[in-house]
Amino acid sequence: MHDINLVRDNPQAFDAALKQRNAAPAAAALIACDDARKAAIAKAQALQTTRNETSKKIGQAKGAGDDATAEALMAEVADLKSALQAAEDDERKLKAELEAALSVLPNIALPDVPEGLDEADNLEVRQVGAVAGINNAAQHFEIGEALGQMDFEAAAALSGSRFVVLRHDLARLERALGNFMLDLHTSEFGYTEVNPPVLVRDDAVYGTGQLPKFTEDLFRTENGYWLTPTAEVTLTNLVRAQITDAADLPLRFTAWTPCFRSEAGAAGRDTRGMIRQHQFSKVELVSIVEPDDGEAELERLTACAEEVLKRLGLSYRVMLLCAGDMGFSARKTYDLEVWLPGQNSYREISSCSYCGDFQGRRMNARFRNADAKSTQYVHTLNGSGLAVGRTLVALLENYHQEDGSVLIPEALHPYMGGRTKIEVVK
RNA sequence: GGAGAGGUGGCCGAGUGGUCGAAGGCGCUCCCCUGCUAAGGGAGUAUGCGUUAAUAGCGCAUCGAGGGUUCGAAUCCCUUCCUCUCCGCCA
Repeated sequence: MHDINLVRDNPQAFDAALKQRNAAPAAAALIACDDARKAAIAKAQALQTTRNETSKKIGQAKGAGDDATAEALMAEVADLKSALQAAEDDERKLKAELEAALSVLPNIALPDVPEGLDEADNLEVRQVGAVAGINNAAQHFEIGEALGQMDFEAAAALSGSRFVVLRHDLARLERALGNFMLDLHTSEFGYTEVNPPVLVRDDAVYGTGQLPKFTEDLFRTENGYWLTPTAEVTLTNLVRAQITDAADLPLRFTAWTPCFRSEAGAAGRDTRGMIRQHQFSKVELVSIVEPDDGEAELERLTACAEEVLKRLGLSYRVMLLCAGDMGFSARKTYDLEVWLPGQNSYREISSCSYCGDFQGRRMNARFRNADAKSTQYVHTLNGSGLAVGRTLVALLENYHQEDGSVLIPEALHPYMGGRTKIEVVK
């Protein structure tokens, strides 16, 4: 959510920033709506002043037992009522209109974010690890099915397409990955482990920006809960509608949760395998910081996610997303793309974003500085650390052996009961 | 799921239609007194919005949230969220 005052301060710059995000100009309409709103406020307040003064006098007259004066005053304000009602309705309506208009506008990019339309314009920041050219490399689902531990048919029978059943060591590998990532982030990077709900109300999903614009991407229960598409929703909303003490910042949360996405716009894409599922698990990182610390925190958070890849010995590159390719709430985003030999390409495995006060304003999440009297909106960041399902995919494709087995990277050995490889199950 | 109670300022806690943004206490800040790691006295101590050069002044709103009744609501009505108690059910 944008601050309407910033729009008023510099409408041209605002529209230019929107254009970068592939959004139409909106400043003029927003300002017109805000002008009307302010006029309605002024009108309503003037009427309220009159009403309050008169009511006070009525109270005094009644207290003094002067009923005649009280009656006269009451007659005086009688017709004020409908005018006030109308002015208040007007104000409410215009406020709702303004909020509705603001709530569907994407966040604007930081100055160092490259311009561009889509992923073709993203900028490679760095590449880590060697990219092995493997001839006829197998895809993860071929490997998993050959291992006898990845079952898409069973999942389809239970739930339909875009689900998977893992068994044996692959099931355990998923659990190992979640535990390994949580342990890393909590013990080495200072994140607080959280176990949040995966069913939430409108407010929470609105706070992080998935609502009201992206309902079609979400699953909803019959009684109105939303299934969280990412723990970003719950972890970020932990500070909603609160004033946090500046001394408590930064707050850093991590959680390993299932994530649910309808993938409405992805028909036909990644239909095979575990790359794109309706349900997948992910370890999420969220930071709540003061404004001045936001950009540095993005580097830190990204580094935390990268460390997972490094410890697993996976090759990857870091992409700085162009303005047109970023998510709705982001001001700047790094995508981590892991090398997948089976696909002979890099695939996104983490997305780390700095959102500025965009979510803070939507959530009404503020902090108070010890020396400053007023409050400010907190700045928020989130990133995957990492998407567990896709990490499992990467391990299969990168550690696949000629005999069909899959080596387990050393960092995971303790989590796999000392096992060093996954072999075919008969 | 059934029955009941309740949500007031940083905290505790008064207040059931009229000078209530809200008594009192605690905490905190500043000042005075005291000269010793105490006590006492005084003042102050919410947030948002509008107006504005202004975090000056003035105004409006806010007693969980949103509506409503009324000239006037923390106080009455409706809706909703949350907390607690008892019963039922249950991992």
